[in-house]
Amino acid sequence: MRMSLMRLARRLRSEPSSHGLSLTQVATLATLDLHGPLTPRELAVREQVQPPSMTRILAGLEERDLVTRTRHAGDGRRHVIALTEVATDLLREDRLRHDAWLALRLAELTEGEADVLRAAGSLLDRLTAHEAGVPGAAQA
Amino acid sequence: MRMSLMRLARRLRSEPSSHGLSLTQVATLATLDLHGPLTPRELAVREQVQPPSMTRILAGLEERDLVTRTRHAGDGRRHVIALTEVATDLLREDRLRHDAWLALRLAELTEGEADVLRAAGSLLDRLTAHEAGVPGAAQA
DNA sequence: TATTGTTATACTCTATAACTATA
DNA sequence: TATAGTTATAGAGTATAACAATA
Repeated sequence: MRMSLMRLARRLRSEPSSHGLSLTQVATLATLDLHGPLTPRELAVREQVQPPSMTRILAGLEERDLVTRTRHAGDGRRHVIALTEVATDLLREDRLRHDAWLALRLAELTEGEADVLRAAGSLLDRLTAHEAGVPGAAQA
Repeated sequence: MRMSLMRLARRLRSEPSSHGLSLTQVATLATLDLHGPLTPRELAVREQVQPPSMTRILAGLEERDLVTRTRHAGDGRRHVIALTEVATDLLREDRLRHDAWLALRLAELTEGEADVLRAAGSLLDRLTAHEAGVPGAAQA
């Protein structure tokens, strides 16, 4: 099934995203939405990218005023990344739009099959989170 | 769940592949294994990439003697791509190796959860195949 | 000396546009 | 004129290595 996954991943990546953000950028926003403010390193671990990649991802988000960056209180090396109101609005809108796309696809499935996919979502997260050493990762 | 998919896709892409082939290359080999000889265009449609991308994918496979290229009998414009014996050996070996990796992960799941994933595999294929207009695509 | 984060650089994969050849 | 395939080129996303600042 990994071939299926790659094909689906390509499809999702090329899905028209009205806001012009990459999927990893949206995923990063979603993670912040779920867990609250985090440091770049924590985000890199959770999104399973290297720190320099997260730097670039955050630069793009900051440029669009989707995240704010503040100094960590007790440790001057760390930055704390938080969502702006614009970002939470975008996430809500994005979810609605995507739900519409998914709904179209899921309409072709039976009830039971849809349940299978929903269940698979959380399982996939448990599998990937396991190796990254993130205990409480949840599904988006 | 699309965030989970992207993370898993990144993970799979970066999985150590002893043979040095990209996942799309392996997927192309698997498709040839499943459907028999096909033309570059047919492969591009099934793998959901553009023809020039398939050209490059095939170039890499040809270089490693994993596929052969012959002229189509009735139409001189077309090429017919077929697997070599080396490729079928590699596929078998790859499957074993990957099964081992998957087995480790699946060991963390219950029986029912594993069934969910297996079922999801074929569903994902039906979803992606639908949009690409490939009627009889199967899971790998 | 170790850690957080960034900058500089390069690589992989894929795409679009333009070209060649066969039909 | 239309189609199969290729070549040329560009862009997105990520990685590694080297560096700056703070602990």
